[in-house]
Parts: sequence; C-alpha cells; structure tokens
Amino acid sequence: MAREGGRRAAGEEAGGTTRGRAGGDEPVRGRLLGAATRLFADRGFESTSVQEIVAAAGVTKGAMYHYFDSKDDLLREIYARVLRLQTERLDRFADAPGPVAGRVYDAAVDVVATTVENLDDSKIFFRSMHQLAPETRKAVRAERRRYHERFRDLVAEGQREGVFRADVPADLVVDFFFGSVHHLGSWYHADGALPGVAVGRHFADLLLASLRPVPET
Amino acid sequence: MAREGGRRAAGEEAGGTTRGRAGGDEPVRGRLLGAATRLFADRGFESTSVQEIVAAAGVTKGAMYHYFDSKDDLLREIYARVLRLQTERLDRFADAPGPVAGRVYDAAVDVVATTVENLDDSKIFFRSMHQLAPETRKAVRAERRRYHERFRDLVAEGQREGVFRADVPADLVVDFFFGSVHHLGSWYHADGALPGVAVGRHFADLLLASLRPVPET
Amino acid sequence: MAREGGRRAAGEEAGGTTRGRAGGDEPVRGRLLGAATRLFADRGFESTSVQEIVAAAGVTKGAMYHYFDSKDDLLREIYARVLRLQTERLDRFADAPGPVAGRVYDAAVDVVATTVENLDDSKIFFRSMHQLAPETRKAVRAERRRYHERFRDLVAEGQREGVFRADVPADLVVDFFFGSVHHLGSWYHADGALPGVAVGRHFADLLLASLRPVPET
Amino acid sequence: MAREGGRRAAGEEAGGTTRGRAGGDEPVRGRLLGAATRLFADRGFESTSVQEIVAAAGVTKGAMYHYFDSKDDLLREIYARVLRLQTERLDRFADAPGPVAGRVYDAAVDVVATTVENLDDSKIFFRSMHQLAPETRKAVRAERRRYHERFRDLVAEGQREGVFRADVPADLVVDFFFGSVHHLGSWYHADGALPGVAVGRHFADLLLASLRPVPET
DNA sequence: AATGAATGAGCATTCATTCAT
DNA sequence: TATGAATGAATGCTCATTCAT
Repeated sequence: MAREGGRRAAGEEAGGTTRGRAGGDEPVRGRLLGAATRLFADRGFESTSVQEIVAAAGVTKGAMYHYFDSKDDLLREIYARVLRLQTERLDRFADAPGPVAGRVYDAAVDVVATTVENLDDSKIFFRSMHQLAPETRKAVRAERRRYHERFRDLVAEGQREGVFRADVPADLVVDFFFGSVHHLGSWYHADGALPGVAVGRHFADLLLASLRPVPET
Repeated sequence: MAREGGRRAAGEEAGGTTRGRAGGDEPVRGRLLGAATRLFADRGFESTSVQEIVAAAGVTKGAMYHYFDSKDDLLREIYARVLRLQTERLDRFADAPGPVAGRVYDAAVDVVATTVENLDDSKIFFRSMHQLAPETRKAVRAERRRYHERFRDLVAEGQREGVFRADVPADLVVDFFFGSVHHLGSWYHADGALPGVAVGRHFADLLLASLRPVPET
Repeated sequence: MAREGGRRAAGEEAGGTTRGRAGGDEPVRGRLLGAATRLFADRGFESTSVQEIVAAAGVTKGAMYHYFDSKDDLLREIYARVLRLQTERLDRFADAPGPVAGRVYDAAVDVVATTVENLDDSKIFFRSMHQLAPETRKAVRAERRRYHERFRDLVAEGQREGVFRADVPADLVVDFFFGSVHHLGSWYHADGALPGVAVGRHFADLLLASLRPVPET
Repeated sequence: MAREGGRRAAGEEAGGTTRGRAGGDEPVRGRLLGAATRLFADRGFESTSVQEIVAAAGVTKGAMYHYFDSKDDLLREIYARVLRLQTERLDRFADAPGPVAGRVYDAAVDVVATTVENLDDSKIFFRSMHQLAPETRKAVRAERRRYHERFRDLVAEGQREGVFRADVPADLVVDFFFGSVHHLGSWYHADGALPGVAVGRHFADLLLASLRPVPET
C-alpha cells in the first residue's frame, strides 16, 4: 500500500489526490515530505520523532504510514529527490556546447546556487547518510559516485586539453570543491548579504583559479 | 581501544584515579571518551546508546555517570578536545616567522594532516553540532569563529600585502577551504593510497593557487 | 487456495454474488474464509492481520468488510462451520441402527478421519476459543456441550446394556477420548505414513478396549 | 543485563534480591513470571499486553525489561519451567523398580495430577507453541519429543514383555494418551467434583485397560 | 569509585475499522 | 460491490538517568 504511494513519488507535486484538509492545500504525501525535510535539517533525523513530522504536516500517524513504509522511507525519498535534481542539472551543464572551462564554471556556479536554494536537503544529505539502511546507503553512494565521476571527467578533460593544471588528481579536485559546496549548510544563511549565485561565482572563480596551469618561473 | 584524544583527556585529570580493570589498562575516563568518540563517529550521537559506550569501554553505567554528568557531557568533552587541539596548532603556524604565503601553506597542510589523523573527531564535529545543548553550541561556535577569524586574518594579511588576490572576501575563502577540510571525513579512508600529508599538500597547493593574484590581460 | 469448508460457506449464500477476479475463480466470501482458516491455523488468530487475510484471498480490505462485520466475525463463521459439520456427522452415526458398540466405533473412526481431513479447523477450534466474544463463546460452548452429551449418551447406553464397563463416568470417557482427537492437530501431519482412517481405527480400538468390562479375577 | 537475570531462573524462588515493594513480598522476577503465567493462560499470549503483565505484577515496564529480554523471553521461561518439571517427574516414575504396568500406571496418574495442579502452564503450552521464535520452538519440541520417547519406551517395554497388546504402535498410544492429558486445560475446573488424582486414576485405568492384550475368542 | 535494579517518558510501528466515493 | 485514504488507540520496546548501597 505504502509501496504504491512510493512509486508515485515523481509526480508528487502534480497535485490533487486529496482535497486538502487541516494544515494546507497540498496533497498529504507532499506535505509530509516537506515537513520531514525541514525537521530533519533542523534537528537531525534521529532527533525528529514521527509525531513531530505528522504534527507539522497536519496529518495523523496512520496517514503517514499509509504513504511511507517507515521513517527511514521518508529519508530515502528525500535522498532520491536530491540525487535526481542534482544529476539532472549537472548533466545539463556538462553536455552543453563550448569550451570545457566554461562548462566547469557554469556547472560549479549552478551546483552552489541549487545547494543554497535547497539548503535543507543539503544539510540532511551529509549529516544523515549513516542513518540509511546499509542497502539504501550503498545505492545512494553509488549514485553519488556517478555524479562525482561526471564532474571529474570534466576536470580531466580540461587537464588533457592543457587548460587545467595536471599535477593534481582530478578526483582530489572534485573532493576539494564539493567539500566546499557540501559545507554551505554549515555557514550559509539565507538572510546573509551574499545571494547564492554570488557565492557560486566566487566559488567557481576560486576553483578555476586553482586549476590554472602553474606559471613558469 | 585507546585513541590519541582519549589519552590526552585522561592525562588532564592529573593521573590515574583508576587502576584499570577489565577492558584495558587505561584509566576509565579515557576509555570512555575513546569508546564514545569511535561510536559517535560510526553511528552518530543519537544512535549510540550509553549502554553501547560503557560496554565498549568495559565499564558499567554507574561508572560513566561518575565521570560524566550525562551523555551530552561526553560529547561536550569531545568538542572541547578538538577545539583545543586545532587552536593550538593553528596558533603555532600563524605565529611563525616568515612570509605570509608560507605560513598559510604550512597551516593548511597541517590542518588537513591533523584532521586525517583524527578523522573520528572531525566526523563528530560537523555531524553532531545540533545535538549540543544551545548554550554549549553557542560556546563551541564562538570558539570555532575565533579559529576561523585567525585563519581569515592570515588571508587578509596576504591580500593587503598584495601576494593574494583581493577580489574575493577573505571570509569566503576560509569557508571555501574549510569546507574541503571538514568533508575529508566523508571520503578519506586511512587505507587509501594517499597519506594525509600528501592530501594536505595538494589542498594547500590548490588554496594558494586559487589565491594567486589574477594575471593582467 | 480453496478449502473444503470454504466451498461450503460460499454455497450457503445460495450462489455467486461475485464473478471471481484476481486470485481465483471462487466467490470472494469463500476465498476469504479459506484464507482466514489457513492463516488462523498457521499463525493463530491474534497474529494474523486482516491485511494478510485479504492479501491471501486476493481482495481488498473494503471487500472483506462488505462480507464480514469484523475479523471476529470471520472466526465466528469458522466455528459455526465446524460445529455444523461435526454435529451432522455424529448424528448420522449415533442414529444408525445396530448394536451400540458398533455405533460408537464407527462414530469414533469418523470423527478422527473428519478431524484429520480438516486439521486447520481443528487447530483453530481449540487454540482460539478464548478470542471469541464472551457471548459467542458461550454459544459455541453450548453447541459443543450438546455434541459431547450426544456422544456421552451413546457411552452411557453401552454401560447400561453392560457392554461397556460402568466404573468410570461416561463424561470422563468422552473427555478422555476427545482430548486425543483434539490434539491430532499437534502431531498429525498429512504427509505421515498413517492415513486418517487408520489413525481413526486405532483410536476407536483403544477406546473400545478401554471400555471392555473389567474381567473378573 | 536481562541475560544475567535469565540465568538466575532456577533459583527464582530462593528469594530475597529485592526487598519487596508495592505488590508483594516476592522478588520481582518471580512476580513477573507468575503474573505472565496467569494472564497468558487466561487470555492467550498475543492478547496479553506487557502493560497488563507489569500492572498485575506491580512493577514498571522498565523493571520487566531488566529481567527479561522481551515478552517472548517470558514465554520461553515458562516453557522451560514446564519442561523441567515434567521431565523430572517422568524420570522418577520410569526409573522406579517393579513391573512395567505399575510404572506406567503411576506415571500416568502423576502426569495428570501434575497437569491439573499447574493447569495454567498446560493451557499455555499447547495454545502458544506457535508464538515461540522458530529456534526456541524447535528446542521445545525436541525436549518434548524426548519426553514422549521416554514414555513410549515404557509402553514398548510392556509390549515386548507381552503385558500390553502389541497390535497398536506404541507411539500412537502415547499420542492418544497425552492428547487426553493436554486437553485437561479445556474442561477441568479446580472447583469441579473430581480431584486431580481421581481424574488421574481414571485416565490411567482407561489407558491400561486399552492396552490389555486382546482376549482370544 | 562503582554497582545494578528500577524508573518513566518517549519511540516507531501496527492494526482493526470507518467512510466518502 | 468494492476501493483506498485516513483514523486513533494500543503495542512492544528503548533509553538516559537516578539512587541506595
């Protein structure tokens, strides 16, 4: 039963299986996912009770277990959503035409901007990985690795072409850069002076600068 | 069983109140801190029970509550240990003589190497911040901010001297770099090919490269 | 899927209200009763969820609540079915012509054979009695007592005629014998070497032997 | 922790680890086992909540989980207690000197009397077997089988000696007789006219009578 | 310095049942 | 005749913590 609901995940905002009752006009499933995302980001997965989630979503526990198999399932869905979004966007930038440096720059700006726009997702992603069931964790990591490799291939392409320095492993560059991205959740505040895109441009600048071929002395 | 941090913590009490019993020769307090560090890093703070900690340390619950006020107190001690260590080391490098670029480089290599050597501490630090009591969290953040500012001042010094580019805020540079450092816990494995210091040198290289003044066109 | 009892139950409604859908060609009501019988016998009444029953029957919960008032109602129907069957059969043998010893023997063989053929019913009967609503339980017990008395009267008839020993209360003989019958569910396996009728003949032999008048010494 | 308590099972009535608080003077562990036995017999294992058990024993849930691993563990202990008692007693009678018929008679009387004296245990034994974890169930069945075989060997001994008829398998005789014994819980009431030993003597009489060699005609 | 029995609040989850459609 | 979303009460169990000894 919950599995059926689970399958419907992709279309969750397509709306309208429920008429909206107490708590909002959005379908129950989406409300639950939204409430869970906010709470998991704020307090952590383990410190958030199912009771708090359903209260925040304005539904009953039974309703939650109608749409999701478990609290873990909720987390799993959030991971799936993040992975889907990020993969889609990277693909778009990596496959674009033009010189590799530009594509890396654009992808870097975008991933920062997207991360800032979905800061809750990002906080959850790196803080709650170890709460996933081993199997799920493996799947998430595999998907994440594909993402990493996609970006790394872009860097490696630049290195082969000579527009990026080649004396640092491309994998390490990616870990270096994405460390910065993933920690946005630790310090960035929406009410800060710098908009997400501005941060993205700075980060992308720093990345490209760090990759400039070392000047001869 | 005994971790480096654990040994320090025990010493802090100015010597052996316990004669070591089942589970190791080290004083009880240190054993508890060591076991807690390992378990918090592996499973997270919330998913680790006091029972598991005392079992891993080979003591009883009563003994734990003799040395620590609460489970939170254990976490607080771990944070204090990390902050003390990192601040000490940064001070050493920042206060060293010589040109600013060299000091930044050395400090950067060191923080990476130290993080890699105490990877469990690092994992805990960024994953469990939100479990601290608000007051403690505030104190930890303040201390952390001082650390950040110390490093930022180094960068700003280089910018004023003209050896670092000045078109990117020094604060942002520090967040950029420490994001990379803090995420070492997400991918670095002790059994990997690259020793901690090597990673440190690559990271420091990238940092300095990203700070080189932008060439005139 | 279809058990003998299930087929009878369906017929009771005087013919097919449902055209059979996913899961079998049999009417829904019978499928539900069959599935419930098997599951109650395997796992016990309390450990079987309505969800499991409807899944096994290939219908939805709503359908079940259309045909039955409650989960208890399902159990009540199973009891009614068993009682009807056993009473019918005993009546047939008790009312037959011929000497009382032969009638007791035949009835004894038959109840064993019938029990073995409907072992699930038997398992449920003695394991789940206490789950019935007090009122229903009272009714079931009353019906059961009538059955017991019918058999006891047969024994008493033999005692009066002098073909059975009279130094043991007829009621006790019946409890003695039916204990053996009711516990068939605890040890008899359909794949065992001995067919139900063979067990029945042995049991009937033992019963009649135990009733032989005590020889004078 | 609960395991430690579990080991102490045998000495549970040796008394005095607790000073008796609300609810009685008996140690907590024994009170819990007593309350559970009564309730499981009355309402069945599944229909009895842990809350009801601890309320009846006058302790808190936490205390129960200090002594027992789970509700299942409680049931397991009850089974262990029954098996221990019955095996002990059968051994005593089977190993006694004298002719086999007398030993069978005495053992039969005793098992009925003992069953009647511990009717709750008996009700639980045959009603809740399927609630045991598969592993435990296997162990219980194995122990039970040894009991059955001990009794069967006694019957077989009599058949070899010619004092019992040999045309019915000894195993079947044992199943026949113990069926009667196990179903005492279904009809016997302590307030009934017949004391346990009297029922035992009647049952033993019936058993021996059913085993008399068939007279030649 | 250390024990271990006991607490009690809280947790994730299950489940029979209802009801608008 | 049948669906499936939703309910709400109850369940077994965990856990940080206390306290007399």
